Amino acid sequence: MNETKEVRVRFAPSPTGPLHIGGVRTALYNYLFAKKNNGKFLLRIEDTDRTRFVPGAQDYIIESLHWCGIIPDEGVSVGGDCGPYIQSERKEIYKKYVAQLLENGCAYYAIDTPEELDAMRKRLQDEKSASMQYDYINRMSMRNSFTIPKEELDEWISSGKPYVVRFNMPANEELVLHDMIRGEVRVNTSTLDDKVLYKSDGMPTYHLANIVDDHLMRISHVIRGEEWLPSMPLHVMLYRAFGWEDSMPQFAHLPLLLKPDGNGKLSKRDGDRLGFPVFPLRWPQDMSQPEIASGYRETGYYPEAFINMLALLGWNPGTEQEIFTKQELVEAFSMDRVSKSGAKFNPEKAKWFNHEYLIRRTDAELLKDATPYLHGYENMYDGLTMERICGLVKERLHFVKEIWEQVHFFFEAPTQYDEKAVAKRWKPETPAIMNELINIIGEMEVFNVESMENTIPEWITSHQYHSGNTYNSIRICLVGEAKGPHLYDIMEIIGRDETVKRIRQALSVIK
RNA sequence: GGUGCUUUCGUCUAGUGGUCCAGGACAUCAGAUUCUCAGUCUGAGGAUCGAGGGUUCGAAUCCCUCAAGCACUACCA
Repeated sequence: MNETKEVRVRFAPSPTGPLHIGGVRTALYNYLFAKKNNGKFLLRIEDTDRTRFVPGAQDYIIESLHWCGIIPDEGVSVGGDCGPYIQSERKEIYKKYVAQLLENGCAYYAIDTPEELDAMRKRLQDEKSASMQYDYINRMSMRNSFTIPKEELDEWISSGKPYVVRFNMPANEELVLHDMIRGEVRVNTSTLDDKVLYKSDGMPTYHLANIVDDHLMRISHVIRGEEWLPSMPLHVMLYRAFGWEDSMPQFAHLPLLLKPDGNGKLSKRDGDRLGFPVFPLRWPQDMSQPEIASGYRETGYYPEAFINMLALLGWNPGTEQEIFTKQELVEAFSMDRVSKSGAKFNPEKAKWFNHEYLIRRTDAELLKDATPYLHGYENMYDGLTMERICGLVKERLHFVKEIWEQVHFFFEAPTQYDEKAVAKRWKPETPAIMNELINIIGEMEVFNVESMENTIPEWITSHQYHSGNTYNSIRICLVGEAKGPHLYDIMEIIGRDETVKRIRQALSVIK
């Protein structure tokens, strides 16, 4: 293949529903490969199956890629000089190419009904035939160009009766194919069948449309999921049939994403079953609809963390680096470091990635991210203090949306006190000690972390109070339970008056 | 059933004939951080490199056989 050819790759999903993370990863690898090689990334919609068309799916796909930062250079919603990029709008184009194959004998007409096809398969199964498909042997007992006189067939077709066009797969040719990830793949064409290229509804099948479009759109590399590996021989034969073998793209078949438990490829159902999203965005998108499947965006993932996690599922840089910006991924990416075997998706590690991205946010950025989750308290303190609160708790978070449970006590006094903590720490002498503390707080000239460090430990040791019980009792008064950041930080932020108020409140409630 | 692909710690993986009685990350467990929880740091356990045979002075790495898993096997993509 021509090495100097411009790199042009495409992501070509079907709008049959939401894109799942396997699809996003395929798009990502295409994107990374394109950018790494100064090439173009195209988005094409393969909607040749009208019966499976799902309204909204196309917009969902576009929005998902956009959220991930996987932006097409060309294609649907972007434009370009190889359009249209929606296959149903290219119907007329395919007609012309089918005619070419019919003419040169690489394809033929078939008029078997679905019932006849079922009967054939059943018959072959009953006979325990080695071949169970519509191939060079079995086509001779079916209704097609090989078995029906030309005039009769022409008559059938010109009278508007249904027909399909099948590929004329030759017998016994040894094919040696090359895959960028798997190396050589050898297949004998006798094991292949005569795939339908053109359906009775006047639409091409995936195979035909795919080859024609990839050729017309000057695609240099076909990077897709491993489920397509079995049809690579057909596709290569199709390039040959058209006489396009010289400009044929290189193929790379990506390993599958497997479900976290058990075996098999990750499916749309696994998310609900195992409690993690399998979709980038929730589906359906329409917020008035009940949520059917959750999305990474709505769960609180940063898109950068999401694609970082996805990139490492089936590819590795060969170094020990795990956290990559998108630009770093582009620079590090190479197809020969993509693994061959399927990868089980690990939801725990996905969360870890988000945590890593979260702690890298500055306090100011985090405050911005967290504002929707602060229940209207985002301006309760000055900006710097608000940022400080975020900084104090950020390492405890996997997702920004979890922030309220870590910070609520900065904004609202506790209304109840954790029974276990009280039972463990609140002793008969505690009320007296707390009253003493109120006095000490009142006498402090300034009320901040430093002044507390200078007075409170000394007060505790000089009276020989039990430090664990004392500190935790204060914490119970302020927070309501034995949790949270350092006590002095909490006290300084909520302030002297609020601190005293909360201790008094606790004294009146805890018996 | 047929065809193809794959096979290193629970999981993702490094490893392309000696430096590997196999390294890292997530998860797990333990210790430290003496106000808590979380986090962080340190450490530990965890892989007979799918099995068997061969080549070689030497194999996770090369060859053969087998097994298992997965994918495909539609007028779906």
